[in-house]
Amino acid sequence: MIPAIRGTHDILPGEVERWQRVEAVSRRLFERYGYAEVRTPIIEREELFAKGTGETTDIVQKEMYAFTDKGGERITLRPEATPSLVRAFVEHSLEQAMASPKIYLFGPMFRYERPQKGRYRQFHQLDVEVFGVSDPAVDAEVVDLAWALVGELGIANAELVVNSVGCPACRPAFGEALLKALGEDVTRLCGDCQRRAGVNPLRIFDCKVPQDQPIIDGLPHSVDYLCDACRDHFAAVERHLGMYGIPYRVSHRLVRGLDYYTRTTFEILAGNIGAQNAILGGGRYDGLVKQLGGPDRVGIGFAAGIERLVLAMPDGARDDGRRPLFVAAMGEPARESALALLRDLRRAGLEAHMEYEGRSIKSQMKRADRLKAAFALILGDDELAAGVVSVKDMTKGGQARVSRDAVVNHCRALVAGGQE
RNA sequence: GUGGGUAUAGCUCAGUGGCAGAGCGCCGGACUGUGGCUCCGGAAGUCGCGGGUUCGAACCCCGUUACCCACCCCA
Repeated sequence: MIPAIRGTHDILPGEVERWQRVEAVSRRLFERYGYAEVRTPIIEREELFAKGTGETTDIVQKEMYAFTDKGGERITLRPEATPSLVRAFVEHSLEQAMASPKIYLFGPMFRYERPQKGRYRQFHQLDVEVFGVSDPAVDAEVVDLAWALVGELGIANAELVVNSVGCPACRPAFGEALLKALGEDVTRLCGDCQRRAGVNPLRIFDCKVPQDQPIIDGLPHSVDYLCDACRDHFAAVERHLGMYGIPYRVSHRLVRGLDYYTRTTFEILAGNIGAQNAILGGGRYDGLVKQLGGPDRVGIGFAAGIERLVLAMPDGARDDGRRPLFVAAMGEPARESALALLRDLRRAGLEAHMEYEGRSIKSQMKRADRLKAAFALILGDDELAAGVVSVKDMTKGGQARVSRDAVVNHCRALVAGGQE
């Protein structure tokens, strides 16, 4: 056997229905909020993420599936969606081509990480982005959309966390304030935190080591170091969220791992899905479009992990509700006739199955039962001679003979009746 | 990259040195043209892989791989 690649998974019948539900619910919702779908390639230039996601991030430093192709280009499988969507926005001048540049994407992402619950090497995200609107009302609208998505999927125990990480004007001062407040205490933090202090001090807030918490609790908060413009913006976002009645918590410890975030950041956490409990995360990235060579346009969006949404969704009924028809045949002449009937049923828009190998009528009926067939259409020598089909109601047990010419319409009526 | 756990039939698992097992599922029969319930029978295994100890290893030892969980990171 040749097994699947580590950290990748087949999504099989029984589970795929949950994925289809996520897709259907989110597409419907995104379109209600005015978004249009965009599909971008899975491979991109490595440079796009080095510049976009950020050279200092773990994603770029050690998690990308990057390689040199036969033409000598540095290529990578995309580790996240936002830089690709920014690239598409710039490359196709979407701000002029679209009446309103609000786009969404659904697809696989790749990161070379150690797999665990809710974390895979090929995983799937749905991602939305809005370009060119700096008004805080849009921040709140995007958060509202995220919250609505989680709600429509029936995910209970979800928690919305919001923060502001400032902008290039005020964030450096906050970083310095952090390091100054830490002072000598840096040496008493865990090894990871000491490393973070050098690379990205804000990430110290992510630490879960119990011994570090007293020190971290004493550190300054980013919201207290915002410039006037960022402070006003965040206050307006909070006002809108309050107006929408969305329950949220402001956490100064919400610092996201991607370099491009500015001002508003948010996450939705789910309970009971393991340690990887962030099912959705996003924020504003006002400098990214320009950073990637486009016009100076702001942006905001979020990404949700489909695997994690599916984990967090309540267990639906396992029954998919399909009640097909089953054609059973006895003898070679009847089999020929049954094949034609099978095709006619399908042409008429009905789901129909048949046992292709010449098994006993008993095992054919067994198969019909397993398929949860609503009706079995039985064809034997008797039926053939009389020009009829025996139609057995698998639920009630009754059986009636219907003429071959009328049986397709008869079945269509039966199935339509059963769906009421 | 680090740590812990696990690996036996399609699935879930029992078996701790002496014949490879159960439940569910699958196939067939009881019922020769009728499913579900019941009963009977059957098929199905590289006991993850490699080495070692032993008269004898699914079981003990060493190594290795994969999976799961956690750290890290993040959706």
